[in-house]
Amino acid sequence: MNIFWHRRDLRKDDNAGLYKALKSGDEVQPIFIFDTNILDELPKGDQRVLFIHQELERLKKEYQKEGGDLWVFYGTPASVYKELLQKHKIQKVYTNRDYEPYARERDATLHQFFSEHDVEFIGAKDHVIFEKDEVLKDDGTPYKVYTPYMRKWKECLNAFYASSYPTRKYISTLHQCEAQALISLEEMGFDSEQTQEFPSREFPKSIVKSYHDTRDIPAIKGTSRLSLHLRFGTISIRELSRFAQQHNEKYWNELIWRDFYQMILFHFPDSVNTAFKPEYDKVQWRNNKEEFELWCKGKTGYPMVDAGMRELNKTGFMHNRVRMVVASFLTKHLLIDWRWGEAYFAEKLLDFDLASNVGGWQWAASSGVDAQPYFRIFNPESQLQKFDKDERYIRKWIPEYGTSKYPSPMVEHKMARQRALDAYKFALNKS
DNA sequence: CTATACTTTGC
DNA sequence: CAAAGTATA
Repeated sequence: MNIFWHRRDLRKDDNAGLYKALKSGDEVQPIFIFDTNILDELPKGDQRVLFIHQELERLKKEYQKEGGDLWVFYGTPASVYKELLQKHKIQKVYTNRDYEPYARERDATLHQFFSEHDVEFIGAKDHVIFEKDEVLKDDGTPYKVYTPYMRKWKECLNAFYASSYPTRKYISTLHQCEAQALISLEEMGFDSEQTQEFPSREFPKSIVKSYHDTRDIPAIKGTSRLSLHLRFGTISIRELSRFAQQHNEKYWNELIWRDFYQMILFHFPDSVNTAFKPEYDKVQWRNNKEEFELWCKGKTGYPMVDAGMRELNKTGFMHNRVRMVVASFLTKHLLIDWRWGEAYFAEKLLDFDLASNVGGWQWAASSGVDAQPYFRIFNPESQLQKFDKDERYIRKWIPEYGTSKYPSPMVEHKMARQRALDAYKFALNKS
């Protein structure tokens, strides 16, 4: 028997690794592991665990319809596989590659363990269109600037890379077995109460078609809201890329940013902890805890910032335009280390994806690949004027806006701007 | 080497 | 309209 291991690819259709496993001809048993190494760090009400649980319920039903089942385990991958190998005769373990540092370390350790037990560990590319070294500069090194990467990406694309894997065709290889009960959230110490809404997995055609016009207005539904599904693989990037290519170039380009940041994380895993441009780690962050608290709670006195943070705290989502505004405010106006903001987003965002989160934060802090220049400091007032002129977005999230209960700005823009410029110039040795 | 192009803007 | 600058070809 062979295993297919679902991780961040919680779907059966158009799943590269699953296709590879089923096609090989030997019986395939799909599994998922609730990894305690990850779960132990999460708060008990974490809605992402709830989301995964819901999706596993659905996935189990889909496999059961085919006469099989998804086996779901709870523990460390090492201990789960140790037991699995004792109970069953397993020749191969298939999975889809994950480019995050923790995942790579975990997989490397397992690879070692498997080879000691004569088990083959076989990876597939599923999470992105192009991975690792598939889109490189002519000199063979990875791109660090988006636009030329994007052009090359499009040049490299052909029908094969964009087409779906027909898993249905080989579904008869699925291991037939009795259905097992799914471990409950309570058994794992998590709440089963849903407090946040999960966006639909349907591709919103009309939104994507007008994406270039509406994507920057946080008050309207101008973005696809598919990030959560891309994160957990409940939709296929190949299917979405074809859809995007057909309907909206700007939207398609955003998907290519996603590939870009995944590729950067793969080549530069240290960028999770250190500035991509090392000299930016010399910036003397003020790191004032009280100010950080105000930012977290959405009480900075800058409505665009506060509305964003409150939307995040309440819903686990923030509009991308506003993500840039709050990130710029934290790093530049408050001179608080981008890692603090990155960690807060990691905790709160339903769609949190390490590669994009680190990429976005380093972009805002000007320390990243293809980042905004350090002297570009978003003016939260002009951002409001430009993108929420009628105050629909800020009034939605700040009920006390306009009353005496709403705080006045915690820092004065002009002073904070100059302070940031000085700090960055000093760090970068500019006069 | 040098021309060229450059997500998300500020003032 | 700049460019406090830089990666790319």
